[in-house]
Amino acid sequence: MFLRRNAIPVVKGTKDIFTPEIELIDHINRTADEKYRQYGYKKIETPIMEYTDLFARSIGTYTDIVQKEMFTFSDRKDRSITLRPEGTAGVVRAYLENNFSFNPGITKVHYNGPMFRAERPQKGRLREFHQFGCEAIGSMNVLLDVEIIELHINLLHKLKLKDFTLLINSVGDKNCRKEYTALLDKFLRKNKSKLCENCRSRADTNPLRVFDCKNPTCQEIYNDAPLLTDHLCDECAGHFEKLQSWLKLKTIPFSINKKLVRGFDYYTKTVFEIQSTLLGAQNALLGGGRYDYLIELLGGKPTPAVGTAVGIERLMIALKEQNIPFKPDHKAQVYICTAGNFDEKIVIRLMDHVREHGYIPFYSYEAKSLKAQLKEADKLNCSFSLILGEEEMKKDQIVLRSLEKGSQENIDLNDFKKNISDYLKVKN
RNA sequence: GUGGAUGUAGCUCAGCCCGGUUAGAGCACCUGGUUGUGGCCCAGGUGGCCGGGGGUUCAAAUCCCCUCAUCCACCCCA
Repeated sequence: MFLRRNAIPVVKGTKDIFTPEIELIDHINRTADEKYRQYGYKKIETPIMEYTDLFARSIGTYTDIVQKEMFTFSDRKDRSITLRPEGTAGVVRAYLENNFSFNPGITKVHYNGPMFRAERPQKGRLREFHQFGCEAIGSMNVLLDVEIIELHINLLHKLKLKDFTLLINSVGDKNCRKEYTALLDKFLRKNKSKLCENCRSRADTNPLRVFDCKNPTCQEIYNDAPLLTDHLCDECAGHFEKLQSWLKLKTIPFSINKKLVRGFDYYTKTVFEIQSTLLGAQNALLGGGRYDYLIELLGGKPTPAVGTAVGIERLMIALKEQNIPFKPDHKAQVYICTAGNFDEKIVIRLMDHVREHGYIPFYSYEAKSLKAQLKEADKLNCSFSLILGEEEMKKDQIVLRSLEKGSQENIDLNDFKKNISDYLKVKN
């Protein structure tokens, strides 16, 4: 079944996206665009490739993504280029490059496009995958954190998704992290001998990430570890408090997960994730948080910001898993059949005419029996077929057959053209 | 990078354990049953380097080795 002789397969972890699925994707994207518009976000498109340093600096040199999951190559002048593994870095680069800070108000943008990570593919994880997301750059106000969370929860409701939960946490800022890191360091050094190899190396390079470890013995040890959430400075604790009370006020259910540490180094204060039980092992549908130092880190003035990214493929899995019927509404399809010898000019003109009135014409293009043409019309789900018969054409008539009712009538061609919408009414 | 499962017709899969006629089914596709009328039904037909390579054997889809691919899980993340 696999490869025909000489054929070249798709690249590992990438997929062709076409007919039934792409309609669902379009629907998701349209719904998201509309939601972002309602919340005042403007669309932005940034390049799929950026200089490697952009990601190394923003995501963090010692993160798994930068260490081993980027598609990186050299251009002809030996500059290191990387296919973007996430959307925020590019947006922030564009923010600086185009001086968005001089625009009125804060910057609210949303994006949508492919991302690339060189991981081993599995359910809900591809090497080329698609995300949409948004960034609100220029304010520390916790209201933005709340707004962004609310926006996406609204969106999931709009898409009729069930069975998802919001997890929140705070990862502090420079101040509290410094003090906390000292505490955690001490703890990790004390327990170093009992930790797995991975955790030991993380203890040195990126201690906060140890909590991601799924090794049960490590996790048991971490039950007694000091948690950043319990050691926030006054400002961060206040921010986190406010976030919670706003969420309560808005009756958005959430749970605090003190071990929620996300895979990018740039997060500060608020981090959150929405998980779905319908997904399998990769249960994060969407994730995001604050990144108050990133703009500065990439060469701008100190500017606080918050953002989110949603995994489209994962959203689709969840949506499909709960069998939400999605039927794109489409105009009536009309199949034009011919019987006997014909000048195809008549067919072409008729197709044009049908199209001009908003219906979708189909035609066999290949010589086929009338029976075969009607069969095809049926398979294509056409509502009507117009039969151009040699006999009828002598009288300037055509046959209009309703494929749903199974009835047909001879009508005057000009009359049909004039009153096309009356003839092609589809009953719902 | 590590582990497990699976690769047979366009699709879903049987056959493999226990080697032995021309490798099967359902769906899909094409033709006919209607000189110009779909769906349902009936009859017939097209379509397979049995993922690839090597080995064992008189004989391999079937047993052994290697390899590639896909899926799932770990890691990490959307």
